[in-house]
Amino acid sequence: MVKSNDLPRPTDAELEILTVLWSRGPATVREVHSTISRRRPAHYTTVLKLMQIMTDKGLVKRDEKQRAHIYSASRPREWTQRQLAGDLLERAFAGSASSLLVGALAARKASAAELAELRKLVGEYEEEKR
Amino acid sequence: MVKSNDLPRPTDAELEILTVLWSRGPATVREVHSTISRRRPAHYTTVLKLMQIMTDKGLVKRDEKQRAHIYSASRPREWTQRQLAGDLLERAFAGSASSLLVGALAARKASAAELAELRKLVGEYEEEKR
DNA sequence: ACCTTACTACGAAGGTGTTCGTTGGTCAAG
DNA sequence: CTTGACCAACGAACACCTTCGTAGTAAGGT
Repeated sequence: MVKSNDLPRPTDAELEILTVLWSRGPATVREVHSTISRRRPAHYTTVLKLMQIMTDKGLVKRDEKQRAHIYSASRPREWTQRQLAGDLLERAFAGSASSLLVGALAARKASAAELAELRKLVGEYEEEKR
Repeated sequence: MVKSNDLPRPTDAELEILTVLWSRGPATVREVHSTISRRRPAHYTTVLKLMQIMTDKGLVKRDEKQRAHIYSASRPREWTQRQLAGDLLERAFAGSASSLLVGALAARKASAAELAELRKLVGEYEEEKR
């Protein structure tokens, strides 16, 4: 058996499900579905099918010991966020983190607290560099 | 005629073409193709087909006055980058710009110059805020 | 034992993304 | 006039994404 370390980039619908699993922790299809359908109409079997496919892809893990299987994200939120940010960084921003930040801030004005957070972040990275 | 202001999110292949158009300026299919095929094998007609579809979607504009049509991106690089960054920000980072930056920096270590750039950027935004 | 409920599994359908081969048109050189 | 180079257009094929309906099964109550 081959233990491959990289996963396919999650699609839009898959990412929505991962988001639920990350914030709620391991959950059944029903729990994920009810969380999602609070925001938008969604059929139970559609969510189920997606989660089955995600299991095949390795995006989630499934515990089948109970009748209602329990799913969990196979990678922590930060890991996947790193993949996604890195991917977009290369594909659309030629690797320039500052261009990416410009885009993000232009799209969604940050609060003062957010800016302070950013400042601290950059400071920490500069610290490491030295 | 309806002048809609928003465009579909470009797909991976489409984004690659836009990247070429942004850096070279208006260009023919042949020019785009030869630029792309310097990096990876690509059929001329595949690039052509994609650019035709992008014309339908409004992602690029086409000048047909010459026999070899001249294509140009219908939105400047910054506009599209803003869309993409904003989209990912909402879908994967719950709107947190600092989380996005953490992901980007983790994926691709920034140089000292890059960090200085980031620091300046945040400073300017904080300036505006006040 | 029977019915209801709550699951999983599965397949089909419709849409989209990407690739590739073929066709037909224009132009200039021979 | 014919040939070859270069171009746009188009359709077919294939894979992937997403949705939805249906079938089968385990569990619990009556």
